[in-house]
Amino acid sequence: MNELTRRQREIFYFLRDNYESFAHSPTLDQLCAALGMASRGSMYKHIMALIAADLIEPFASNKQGGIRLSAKAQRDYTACEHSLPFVGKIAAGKPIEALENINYMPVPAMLKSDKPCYVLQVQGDSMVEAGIFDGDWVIIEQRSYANNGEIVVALIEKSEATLKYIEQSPGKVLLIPANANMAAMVYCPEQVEIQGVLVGQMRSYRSLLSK
Amino acid sequence: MNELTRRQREIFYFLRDNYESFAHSPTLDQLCAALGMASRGSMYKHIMALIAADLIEPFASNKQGGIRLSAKAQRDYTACEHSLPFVGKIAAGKPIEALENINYMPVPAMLKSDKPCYVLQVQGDSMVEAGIFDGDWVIIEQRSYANNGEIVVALIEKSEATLKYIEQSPGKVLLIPANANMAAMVYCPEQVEIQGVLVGQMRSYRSLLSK
DNA sequence: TATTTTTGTTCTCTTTTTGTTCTCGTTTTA
DNA sequence: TAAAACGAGAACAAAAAGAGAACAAAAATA
Repeated sequence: MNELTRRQREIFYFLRDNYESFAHSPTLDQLCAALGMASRGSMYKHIMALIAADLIEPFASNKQGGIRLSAKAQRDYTACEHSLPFVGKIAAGKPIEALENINYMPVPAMLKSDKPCYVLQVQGDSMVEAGIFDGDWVIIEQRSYANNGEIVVALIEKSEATLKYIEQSPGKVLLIPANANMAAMVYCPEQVEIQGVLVGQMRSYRSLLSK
Repeated sequence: MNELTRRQREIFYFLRDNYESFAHSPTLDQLCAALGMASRGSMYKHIMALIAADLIEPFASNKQGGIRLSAKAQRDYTACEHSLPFVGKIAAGKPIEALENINYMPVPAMLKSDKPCYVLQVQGDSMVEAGIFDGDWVIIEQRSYANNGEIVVALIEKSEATLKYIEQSPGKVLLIPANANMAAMVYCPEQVEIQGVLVGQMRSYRSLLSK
């Protein structure tokens, strides 16, 4: 983001902010129309500068691939300013304790995924060996499926919510704590509903001191 | 901030409050319009004074780059609830590896203190049992003293930086890892310089997936 | 399949914007 | 009263922005 001119930055932020409104990715002409320009050639020049700055994915020459943000741009410049809802607390063996007033907290882009996410506060020590302590905040990507080995928010029997490693095999779901004192639990797939997958985590040491 | 004239201070605060993000950094003319001035040349003079005071990033001569706050200005004069500087990486046994381009990352207010803070990325496993893993980000409060039991950034012999528990007694400083495989180190107070105290921590699980 | 339209790409040319440097008058401050 | 701060405005060069034409490949259409 170093050597960009103002117009280039303007166009980049426009792309970032209106990305969804272009069903997939805009053409140069569409961009011109959207930004009130008449010359495709001029727009082309700007886009090339953004590609050189690694903010837009380069597309094959003369292939109508489309203009999309680069991985770097998505990591560094999207949703940075946005906040995630702090939904409540999660403790093994209880339903998620929802808050009445949902607070939003700013979260660094790198701690979340590009899918919708929310924040929970962990209660209990079932994941200590995974470095998740009592009182930590976890960022959860809202998702109803998971890969084996991921840490998930699982709803058991529609009543208990818990944060555990998951291992799925046909007809069986294992929810595994990261704590030598606790045993893994075995369920049928019908008993377990995946509500999200862990993508980030935060801890404050201030609260420890004030205790 | 002392030797600035009143108008210069006014302009600086205006910039800080309205253009903290580089995204829409103004031109001299835009600044004039916003502040009710008519002469670009006069505004130029003020901006040059702010650059000399290291409050605004100097820009290449005659390049239309953009007016943006300097690192110093962001550190000292922007509201702390926004962003913290990501300074570099810390690995036991090495000096802090500073980055060329300091990035600022938004950090939830609860992860930091009301004193100046910065962010480091941890390398190594010396604090795993404290739930601080390789690759985690830690938020450090800039401070030259610590209480026993706190986790500190310590500079040893002016050459090695490390993140450890600290225990101080008269004539002796203990730096204690949180890893059963590593031993505590004993130093004289003169050998150890405290550079900051751990107040927050963050982890991304996305990067693990992409590995 | 043949033809038309769209789209990326490369040019050249003109206009506008911007930083920069001056000079000169006015206001504020010591 | 003198110096410092402030501001207006002219002038200039370089950079940036934009228009528009032309062309080939791709996509869409008949």
